[in-house]
Amino acid sequence: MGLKKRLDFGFNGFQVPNIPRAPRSARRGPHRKSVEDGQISAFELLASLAGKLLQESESSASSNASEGNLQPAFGIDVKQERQDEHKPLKEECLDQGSSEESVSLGLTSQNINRKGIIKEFPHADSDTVLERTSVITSSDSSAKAGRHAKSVICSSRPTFQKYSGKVEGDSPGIVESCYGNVATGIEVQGDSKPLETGSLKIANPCSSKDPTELHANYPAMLNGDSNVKLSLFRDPIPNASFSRHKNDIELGSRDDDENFSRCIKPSNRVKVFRPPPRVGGQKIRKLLTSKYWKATPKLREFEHYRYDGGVKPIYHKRKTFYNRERSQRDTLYKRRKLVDRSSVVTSDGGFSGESVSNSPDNGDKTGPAANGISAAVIGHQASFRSEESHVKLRIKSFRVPELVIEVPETETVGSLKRTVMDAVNAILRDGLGVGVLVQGKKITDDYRTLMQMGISSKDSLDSLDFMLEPSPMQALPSLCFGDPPSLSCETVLVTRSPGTPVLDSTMSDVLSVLSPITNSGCVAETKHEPVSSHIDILTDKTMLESQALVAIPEMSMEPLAVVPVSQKTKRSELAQRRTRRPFSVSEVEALVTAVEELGTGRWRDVKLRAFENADHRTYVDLKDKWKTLVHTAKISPQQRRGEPVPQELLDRVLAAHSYWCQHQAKQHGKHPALPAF
DNA sequence: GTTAGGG
DNA sequence: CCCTAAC
Repeated sequence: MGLKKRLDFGFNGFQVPNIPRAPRSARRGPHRKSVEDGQISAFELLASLAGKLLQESESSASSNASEGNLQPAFGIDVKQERQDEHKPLKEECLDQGSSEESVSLGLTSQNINRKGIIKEFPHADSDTVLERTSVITSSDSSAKAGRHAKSVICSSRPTFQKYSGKVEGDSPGIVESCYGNVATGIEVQGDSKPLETGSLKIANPCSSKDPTELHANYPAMLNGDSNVKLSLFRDPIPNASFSRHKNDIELGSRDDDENFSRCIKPSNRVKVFRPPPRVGGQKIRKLLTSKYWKATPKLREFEHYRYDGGVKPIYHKRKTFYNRERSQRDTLYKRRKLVDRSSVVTSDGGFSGESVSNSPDNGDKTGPAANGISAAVIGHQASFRSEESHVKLRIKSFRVPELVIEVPETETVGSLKRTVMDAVNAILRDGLGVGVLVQGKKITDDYRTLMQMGISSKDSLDSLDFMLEPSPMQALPSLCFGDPPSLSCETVLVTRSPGTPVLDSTMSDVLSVLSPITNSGCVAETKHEPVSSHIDILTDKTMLESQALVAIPEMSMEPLAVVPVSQKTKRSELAQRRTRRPFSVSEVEALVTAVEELGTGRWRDVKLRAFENADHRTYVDLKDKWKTLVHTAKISPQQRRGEPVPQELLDRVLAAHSYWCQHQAKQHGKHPALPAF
């Protein structure tokens, strides 16, 4: 007989998400659960995000629309290691003499220069690898071939407002609180040594209080070509790829598991919605990191290929995409996207949804203005100054989704721990997304602005919550570099989220929310999309601490089963809900036109006629859309949601709808008369 | 494989 | 958007 336990990780408000997908009814509202079982003494997950960036006087480069002129130095560095005696860790800004503290995790002061810059990595012995603005040079990378090959970093932006480091109450872990531009690096580092897995460390470099000093140091942090490399893995890829401007950051990470395989031990059998999770935190870092990237939502660049951009000549079946095998190049591609996207993390510490540089009219903006909210936002709130419209968020903790674990009663506690760990890793492995909740309700409307959501005012921020959840991007069918752009694009678009309860709830939500994107349906509209809303999200402390859940190194254990709740119930692992893609006005128009001509009973024809190149729109989608359009047309404008559809189109919808309803009987013929519109 | 509808 | 029954 098995023992079923629902484990709730309530640390710091963390919540373990229903992995695969929660029932709709469960998609909303707070997911907090109480800790039922004391067996799990502690669990920690950490998630911290923050991005930052640098972009200094390169305003001239800002004109480059296709490439972000902002170089976000973004990194998530969660380090896991086992540390029985955890001392509260406190991170502070490196300078101000606090540099040593920041390295308390394991770096010795000697590794840090006076200026708070860690010059070297404590390779072998240091459990901690906390690199603050570490510059990883090629030589470094080779050196890192060793155990701790990670690096991290983040760069802080010189201009820094204020920083306050404080240890938060019961959290034994690292508490960090940064205001202003902070580059947070969270790295989960896996080590081949079991013992190393366990505690989480967060490296969150904070900006210096003294802008001047940081400013001065900053350049030094960069390597020759001024690229900051984020070497998440052992072998950073030759950077070819992503470098852009001087301050670009290079993410030399790879997804290839091969690099880690040897360090990975077979894990318990964790029935999760995915590939076998790896034990230990080794993958976590990668995952977490990559997740983040993947989480990077709808990329503008993809949108260019969307819909009928005409880019895609052939109509491919969706299945094609689902089954496509992921390739490394795909990974790189995705990452790259991320990188490109990472421009999201803007220089002023903001965590915006889009790169300023991508904004049509941001090119000429400089300084604060560039960091302002997007044009669209401005449009909605013209009376506001961009700066005034900024919303600063301070995320104290993330809720972690629920996990349900089932183990034999005879299972040892140690095994249980491990099982949990595996489950957690499995989650991390798939990446995490961020869900946004307002007043306990999940916000799935990525297209609304914070203001529209009523969370732009300080008063309302209290009701704003974030939660971790499986990243929807995870299931990305792979992209093939060699594939036609359209294909790749489509593939991405077709992506489904693995076990995400809410389709669009992930980082994308955050990003989207922060950066209202009006429409992602068609190319034409893309350019009008608002781009960078600049909102600062301060991820103060996000971390947990728990040694209990730390994977236990040597332990013969029987296979345990970790079964995500909804997993059994529904969809298989492969079937994830497609990402939501609201129809754009132009799509609606095309649909209406087609229906006017073909009627409402020939969706396949409609698809072929008007959406042949829009692979992500199936005839069922069109049919459904029509259904909703008809409904929308019937309700009052006030009740409508999402991007408003021109009344004119709605009128046509009603007209066509009524027409075809009346002529339903007559449509038997292959040549239905065109309605006289 | 398409449609039509409910969820 | 998903899922299914029905064709």
